[in-house]
Amino acid sequence: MFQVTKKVEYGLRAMIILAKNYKAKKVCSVKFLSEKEEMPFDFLEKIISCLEKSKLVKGSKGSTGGYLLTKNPNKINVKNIISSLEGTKAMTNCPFCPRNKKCIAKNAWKKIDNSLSKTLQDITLAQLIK
Amino acid sequence: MFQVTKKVEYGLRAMIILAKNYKAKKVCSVKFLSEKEEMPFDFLEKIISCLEKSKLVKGSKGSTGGYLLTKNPNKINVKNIISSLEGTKAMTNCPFCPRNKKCIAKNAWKKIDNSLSKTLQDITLAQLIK
DNA sequence: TTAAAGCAGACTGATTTAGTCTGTTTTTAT
DNA sequence: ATAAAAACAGACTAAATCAGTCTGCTTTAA
Repeated sequence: MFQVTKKVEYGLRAMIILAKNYKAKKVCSVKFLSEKEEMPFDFLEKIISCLEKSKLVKGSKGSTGGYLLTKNPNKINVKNIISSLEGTKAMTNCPFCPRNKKCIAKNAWKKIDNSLSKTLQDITLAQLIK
Repeated sequence: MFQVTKKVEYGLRAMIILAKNYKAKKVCSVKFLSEKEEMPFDFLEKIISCLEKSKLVKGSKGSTGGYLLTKNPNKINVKNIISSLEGTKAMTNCPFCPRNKKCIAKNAWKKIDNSLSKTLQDITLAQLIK
């Protein structure tokens, strides 16, 4: 089946910790996150950077700095996180394939992609932390 | 989002053709399949070989040989096809990770994997060809 | 002013992908 | 009988992606 990348795996772990600290508004540094879940610091920095660019988290600098979710965990779903980290491209390059018009599977992938997207959208961070 | 491999992409294309020829019991050679959908012959041979090992198709040798689905298209779903080609491993290596007990995401991936599996199981070849 | 944090980008070894190539076996048509 | 056409098997490879690492800069609170 689909193997998820380490990027996504670590990213979700970090987001779950941030979700648990959302109510108390406790900022979490990358150091804290990486130690708590034993994830490589340098790599995690880059991952969080992606999540920040898509405005799922917000960082604050300085010695008491760290990251916070930008919104309630029930407003962030797994599709948001994966899209942020892996980009928003479709499952196949079908739409850009020169023989798309003739392709026997052109509608199949549309259906499959839509179903999977819907499924991932229905799973929120809030559900995952309770 | 999830990028599907060429292996799966070609595999599904081939399976859709086979599904359309199922009622008439028309065998399709790899040559026929690869020319019809412009897929690399040698690569497709390997792909079909996987599908045969998981008993989704059955080959017959000789100069009129080729492949047939082993069962009705409404009995074959997209998960069957992807599992056959990509293996049946889970989305993450979580279950085999030494720190699984402590891992904050251990149940999250179980939930996500289950939801996606169910979604892919609900899409059959029969649906895709009508 | 210095330490701790965020932020940015170049670099790299290892693995996976997407095939290709060569060769064998089986079966049908001539 | 034999040639042709198909399945079947496995070794090999260039290119791309993955999973980080490393270096260095900027911002901010103590």
